[in-house]
Order: sequence, then structure tokens, then C-alpha cells
Amino acid sequence: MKVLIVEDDPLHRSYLHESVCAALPECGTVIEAVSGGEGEVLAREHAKAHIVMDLQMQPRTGIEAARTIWRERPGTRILFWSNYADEAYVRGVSRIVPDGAAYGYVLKSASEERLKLALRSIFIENQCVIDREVRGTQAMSFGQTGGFTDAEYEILVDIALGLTDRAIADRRRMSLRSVQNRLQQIYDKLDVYQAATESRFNLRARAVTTAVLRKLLNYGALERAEAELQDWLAGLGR
Amino acid sequence: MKVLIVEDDPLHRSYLHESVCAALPECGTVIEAVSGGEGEVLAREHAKAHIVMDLQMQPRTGIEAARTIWRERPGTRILFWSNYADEAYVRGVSRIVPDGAAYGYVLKSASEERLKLALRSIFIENQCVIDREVRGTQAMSFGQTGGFTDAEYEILVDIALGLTDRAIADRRRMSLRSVQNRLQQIYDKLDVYQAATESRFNLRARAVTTAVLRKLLNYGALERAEAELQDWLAGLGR
DNA sequence: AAGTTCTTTGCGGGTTCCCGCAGGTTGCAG
DNA sequence: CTGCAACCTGCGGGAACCCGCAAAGAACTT
Repeated sequence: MKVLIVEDDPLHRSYLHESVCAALPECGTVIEAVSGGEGEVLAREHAKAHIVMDLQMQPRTGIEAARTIWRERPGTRILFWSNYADEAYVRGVSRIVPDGAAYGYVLKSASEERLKLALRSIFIENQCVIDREVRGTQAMSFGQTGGFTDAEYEILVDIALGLTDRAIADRRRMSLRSVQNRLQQIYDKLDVYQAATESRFNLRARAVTTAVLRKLLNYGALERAEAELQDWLAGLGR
Repeated sequence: MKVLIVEDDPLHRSYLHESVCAALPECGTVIEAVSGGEGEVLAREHAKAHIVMDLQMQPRTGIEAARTIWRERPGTRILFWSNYADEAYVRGVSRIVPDGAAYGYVLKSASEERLKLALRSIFIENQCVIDREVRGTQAMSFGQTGGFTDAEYEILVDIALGLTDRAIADRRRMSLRSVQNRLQQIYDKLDVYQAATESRFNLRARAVTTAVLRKLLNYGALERAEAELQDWLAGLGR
């Protein structure tokens, strides 16, 4: 068995290396990559390797790396190892995981014991392992309580990118008024009306910050969305 | 000599501990705090300790901790040890450093050698040490090239918070038109006009994302600004 | 003191946003 | 078929935004 570690922080990398060796004595080789890009290359070379992946890396994030890896080889087992359980990350991951693929999501704050258990569960038993806190935000996002539909989330990202209602309507193939309806739902769910009584707030801008503060959006999500937006804009010119 | 380490990641904490002991043999005691809040308490107890501080911590960030520590004891020497050189962080730090205080800013990606050197320079020689890359973003922000005035930055934060032009004018004690002038400068410096030819972008929202993508703003900065905003709002009600 | 430059403020207009209202779908249960 | 509910859509208006124009003030030079 081979394991590929993708992690930019050297301390965490060597910690992972040790944990993998300890948890999986049957593991012959451990390979290390220090960035998302290098991780993709090494994953291509070592086609049978299981992967442990950090999420926040510069410049190529773990989500992007995982997407291209899964595109080439959907069965790959990946354990994500991240600092945070932000909804933006969780959404980002569950958006790209192929049907039936085994993956895991463990927080860096978890005990070494839990990490080892997750390693064995995924790489040997081939079953999904999601940390409790991550499950929490996952449930939050699919449940009713302030949960966002995918459609709503899409629009939320669009206004975060700074698109006008008109542009969103064009992009998402809907009428102007429908976009605005969605916006009202979003404003509602984000509780933007509460302090807006004195008209101190610009609802649109306020919604974005509220989303950021609630960790629905973060830098990585914005970066990805911006890239997609640029693609779309380029496609329009043609 | 006493050194207080404030860092939430256990791996980085023990790495720091070792580095401090190695770089400063004259250091008798090393104390550890695992959060910003605990750091403040321990700094109060050990009044003569020098401090090594991580910036991004939850829930109380290093910047907040440093501010209260410096408020109580402005001469304290603090070495900030951070993952990133985002302008938002650099601005945050230089905003709170008291006149004449010795401090440092070293990236976690720096070599152990550089870290040790910084430790000795600050805690023994009492001189400031700022990493090269950090200096870079510092120069960027004070120089001409897309550099932001403090006044402009203030307004940028205000629109990021979702305030109305009117509300910003009230808060910053200026006329409506002046706020809008500032906004135009901001739009200009952020190059928001480039793709806005087709009126696809809402300048206000676009400016905020651009700022985030350029790392002028980040989660921590927004969080701090939001807290200040709530204070202001509360003060208004009275 | 007169001139130059920079900032601040007011006015007016065109545009976008925010949203209530009302009519048009689609789908599903009785 | 008839309700009912949930969605999408167009219209209209008030508010907020974006910004060109021009006058008034502040700071600094010569």
C-alpha cells in the first residue's frame, strides 16, 4: 500500500508521516507533496496511492487538487485534513466528491487516535469518515434551520463576486425578478433586515459580509468562484 | 528572562518552545498559552515576559490579545509569528503597535535559523525585525502603487461591512459626497472599472471581493471591524 | 499676497437596487 | 376538474447608488 501526503506545512507533514506509518504498518511507501499542484502530479505517477490532503494551501488549494485527481481516477480514496469546519469548505468538498467514492474529513484539532482510526477506516475498510463537527455544519446546511438551497447558495456567491442582478439573470438563465426574489430569500435567511431598520445597511453588501462572518463563504470559495466567473466571461466574448 | 508563547496549534507550539530554548539559553522559563484570551491573562501575571504570538487563532485573535497587552504594558516586546503576509494582517499589527515598542513579524515558512535570529534581535537587542516579504506588502501599502491611505482603507472596510453611504458619512463625520469621492478613488485603485464596461458589476460589491482576493481584507479584519461597528451602533442608541 | 494644488461639499441626473402587487405557470392531492 | 401551494415573471415606484460639474475651503510654494 502507498500513501501520498499533500500538505504545505512541514511540521504537519512530518506529523502526518509518522501517524500514517504508525496507523498503517502494511503501508510500504509514503510519498510527500508540499503543494496542491505537486500533489496532482504525484497522484498521477502513483496511480494506486491513497491520499491525505490538506485543504488550505497556496496557491493551489486541496479542493482543486482533489477535483483534478478525482476527475482522472474517481475511485481514489482521499482523507481531507483541515483546520476548520467552515461551511464553505464542507460545501466545496461535497460538491466534488464522485458518487460512491470513499473519503474522509478530519479536523487537525482531533486527537492522534482519531486520525489513525480514520486512516484505517478509509484506506483499509473503504468507508467514509466525517468528523462530528463537520457533520454538524453539514446537517446545518441541508436541514431547514437557515439552510441554503444550492440555488440560493449559487446566487449568494454571485452577488459576492459583485455581479449585478442583470448579469446574474443572464448567467443563471432566469429573469431579473426571479433573481431578486432569491435575493430576498437570502436576505431573510441571513437576518439582514434586523438592524436595517434605520436604512443603515446596503442589503446586498451586508449579506455578503454576514455570509463571510458565518463562514458560509471564505477566501478559497471566492477564489474558485472568481475563476469560474472569468471562464464564463471569456465564453461570452466569443 | 521569561518567554510567553501564545499559539493554538500544538505542533507549532512545541516547535516554538524548542526554538526558544535553543536560541535563548539565558531564558529561564517558557510559558505556554493556547489561545489569545489565555495569553492576555498569563501576560498580566508574568509582567516581565517577552511574547511570541500567533496571529490567526480562534476565537480571540493574536491582534486582539496584543492590543490589550500593549494597552496595559506598552513596552512589551512581541514577536508575531504568522502563516501569511496578507496586507490585512500587516495593517492590523502596525495599527496597534505603540510608539517606540520593539516588535517583530516572522513568517512560519521562514527557516528555523531566521526565527532564532529574530528571537535574539528582539528580546536581547531590543530592535524590530520584519520579514522581507512582510516589508514588501508594507511598502506596497504605503507607496504609491495601488497603495491605500488610512482614510481610504477605513471607507473600504465600511462598505465591506455593508454600510450605506449615508451611514458611513454619519460615522466618519463627513458629507455624503465626500464618501462617494473616496469610493471612486477606491474603485479606481482596485481596477473595478476594467470589466464593468457592460455594466455587469455592482461596483460596491465588486470592490469588496477584489479587496478580499488581493488580501487587503480577510476574515479577521472583518471580524474586528464588525465588533467596532456594533460598539458604534450601541453608542448611537443612547 | 497671489498663485497652485488638493480636498471637501452641494446639485442634478441616470442607473441600479429593493420590493409590493398581480398574473402566469407547474405539480400534486382530493 | 378543482383547489392549493410553490414557483417564475412583468410592472411600477421609492430609495440608494455612481458620477460629472462647479464652487468653496485648506495647505503649501514663490
